[in-house]
Amino acid sequence: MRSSWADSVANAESSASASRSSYVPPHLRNRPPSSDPPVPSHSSAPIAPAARPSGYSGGTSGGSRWSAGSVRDTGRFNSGGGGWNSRTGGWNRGREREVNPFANDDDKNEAALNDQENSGINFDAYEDIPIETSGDNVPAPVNTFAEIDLGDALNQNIRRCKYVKPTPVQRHAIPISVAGRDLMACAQTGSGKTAAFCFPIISGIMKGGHFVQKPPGSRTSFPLALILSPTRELSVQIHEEARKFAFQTGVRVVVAYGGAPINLQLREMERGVDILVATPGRLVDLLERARVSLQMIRYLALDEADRMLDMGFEPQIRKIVEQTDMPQRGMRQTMLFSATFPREIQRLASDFLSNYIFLAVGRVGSSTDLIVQRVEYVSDSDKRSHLMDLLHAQRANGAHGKQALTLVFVETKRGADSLEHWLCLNSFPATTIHGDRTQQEREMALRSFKSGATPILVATDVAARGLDIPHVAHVINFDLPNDIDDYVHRIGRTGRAGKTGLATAFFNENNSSLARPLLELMQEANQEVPDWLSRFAVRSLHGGGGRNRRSGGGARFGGRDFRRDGSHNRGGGSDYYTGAGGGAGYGTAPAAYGGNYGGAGVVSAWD
DNA sequence: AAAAAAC
Repeated sequence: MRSSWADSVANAESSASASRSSYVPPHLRNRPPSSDPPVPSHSSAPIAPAARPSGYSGGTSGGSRWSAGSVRDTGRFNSGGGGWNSRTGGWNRGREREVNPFANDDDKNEAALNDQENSGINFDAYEDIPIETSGDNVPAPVNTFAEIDLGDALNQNIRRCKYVKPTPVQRHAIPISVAGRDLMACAQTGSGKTAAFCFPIISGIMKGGHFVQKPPGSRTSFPLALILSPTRELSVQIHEEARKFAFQTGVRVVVAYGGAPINLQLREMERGVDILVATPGRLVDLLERARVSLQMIRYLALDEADRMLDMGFEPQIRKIVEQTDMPQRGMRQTMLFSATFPREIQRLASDFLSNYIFLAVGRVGSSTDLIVQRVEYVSDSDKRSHLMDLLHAQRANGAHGKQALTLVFVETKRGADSLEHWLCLNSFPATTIHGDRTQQEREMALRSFKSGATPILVATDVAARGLDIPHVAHVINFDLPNDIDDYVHRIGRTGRAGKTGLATAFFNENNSSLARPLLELMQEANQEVPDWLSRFAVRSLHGGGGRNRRSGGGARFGGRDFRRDGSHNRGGGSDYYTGAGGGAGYGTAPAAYGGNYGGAGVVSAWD
């Protein structure tokens, strides 16, 4: 009784529409139905519900509690057909209703053929990445996914994603997480960070049977894992990724964020949620309504963790982590990921961690050689005409007469609107994304940009972090940020996954405080630094600058565990620094990381 | 100082 993939998808669609109005995930809203092709390209891997892998570890023992199907049989999900995590029916029905998360990949397949398939990772670009780890008994890294016992269903999805081998951050982070250890990881977003924390979570949920009964009639959901991110779009993106990894594992992933109708999100949660991806505000709302309990949380992941713990977010995060029924640190597994990790933020973060391992993936010296960084002196009054020059030149060079995707960062929301308006007046197809737009407008803008319909996107810092937008050829810092970290995240929207990119910054007197950190960053990345910028840097040293140095300069492109600093005495210190965890070929060489920068301040791994 | 994040 083996049905085809197409059949199962068709079943899923018809059964979804047969019962109540079919739920459309937020990230799929406003799309014509036809953009959801029913027949995936992976014809070689048709996994119908009836043809699921029978055993977790590839064995023939179909009754293994690790098998994908049996997850729903543990009682937790499906006690007597009315399991609290599947109110609308047994797992079979839930399975059929699962929309194929790979369906939309079809339109990308053409582009994906030439590189490392869908992963898009150019592994050659990551050959010489140095790794630093510290902490007690660091688990050894792996070289293949097969070395990690993630389970058949997850392995299937890894194949469907066309991930051939783990990226450096995955090689190290996954064994650490699978071993149950807390983790602070400094790594590039585009190199597979989401997978690095999703794989262990999904695998762990599948392995651990849970038998908690939801009180009858209660509408509270009890997710087992919580993934927080600082922007709605990033949460949507993480949800999209996680759904692929969790496809047909029985593990349900739900996203909740503000600006979108809460009822749809509530309904999704009522159908069961194992992994909740959320932005902080909406989660607090859900907690106050008692629609979510964090009592069962076994995994907590903070993406862009340094942003989540900065001044704007820290109170909310503290509330969520420390003032709810979430198990205390040590009783849950906590994973923090970011590309930048200022030392003071590391200190804050250690409140949430228990005997954690610090991992930094970065390359010394040549970190951003995939991104060509340019700085141009442009006075405020010349910025628009200068931008137009750049865009004209780019259009002339563009392939197929198409404008290459260009992401333009500005400082303020008003500035974003104004610049977009001006660009459109001048016949440049642009749109904008910022926090004053409705969520619908924001998601529309992002789609329109990704598709190339409006190849110019004017953005505030809402788009600076984490967003994976393929084919961004050029990032223009029309207004430079005040913080070098933000610059690092912004330019990281290009040159992703081993591809090259261009980043242009408009610099003038107003950016003096950024001169020195920018100079250091560019020198370290072997970028050509204009003489006038060096003069600005020297000048800013005398002019009472240093406000951007975050207690003394930035150690970039390589991590440093703040526990290594002499000033930090936590339980005797040296125990934490047990080396590189068997990373053959990778030296710990702490001196190589930021030694030139006084060892203080920002830690970064070039995203 | 701005941006983000709930209604």
